[in-house]
Amino acid sequence: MRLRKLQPVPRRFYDRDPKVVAPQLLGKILVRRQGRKLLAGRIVEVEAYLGEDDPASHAFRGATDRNRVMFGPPGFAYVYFTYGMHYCANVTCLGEGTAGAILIRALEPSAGIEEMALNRDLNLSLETEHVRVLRALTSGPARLCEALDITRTRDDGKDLTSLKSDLWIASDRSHPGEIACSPRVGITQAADWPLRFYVFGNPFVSGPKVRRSP
DNA sequence: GAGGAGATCGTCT
DNA sequence: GACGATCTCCTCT
Repeated sequence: MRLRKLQPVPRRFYDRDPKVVAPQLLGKILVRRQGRKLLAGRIVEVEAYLGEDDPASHAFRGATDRNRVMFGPPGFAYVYFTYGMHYCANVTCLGEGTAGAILIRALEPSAGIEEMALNRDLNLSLETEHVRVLRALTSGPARLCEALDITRTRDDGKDLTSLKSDLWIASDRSHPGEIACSPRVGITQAADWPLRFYVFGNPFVSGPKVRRSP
């Protein structure tokens, strides 16, 4: 995969309401530079979190040490640790002082697949298991973080709009496909808000495939 | 294929 | 002290 094809999405793209940005993020490429290798995947599933107006958002009760990045400028990584063992990655939206973020829930791997499998401690070489393992690489917010070796200590607050970062989101001209939306996964507050967006029919999407128009 | 339980610890009350 | 924007493994159908 060539670097010149992986130009970052500009910061102004993220300086809008997360529920507007979220569906437009589908089809873009999340890129990790790992040593001399590029690990990349097409974003096929996201969830919008609306900040202080959203009971399900980490920002609902105001700024803390953990969620500080959400209140900063748009286009930065908000990475948090959850369930005692997993990391999840968001990109911040809206300007300084206004919280908003989009959780990246699933990728379709496109480059550095062997490195991702190593990071996940999965074996892609067994032919009978290949499809199952490939689908398990990045279909889930914690899985994709493990595959791209995204952690809070290394990546929280990282600029996702710069090639100087070793983690960024690149634009892609190809059409993502048909977009569907549904309630968000795994939350108890505002559990019926339709803020999960995904590429309909894509096999790398995690969780329930409920059909609903965006 | 679906559903349930356990793992495990940072964060906030 | 309770809970969580999850994942994996196991059991049951």
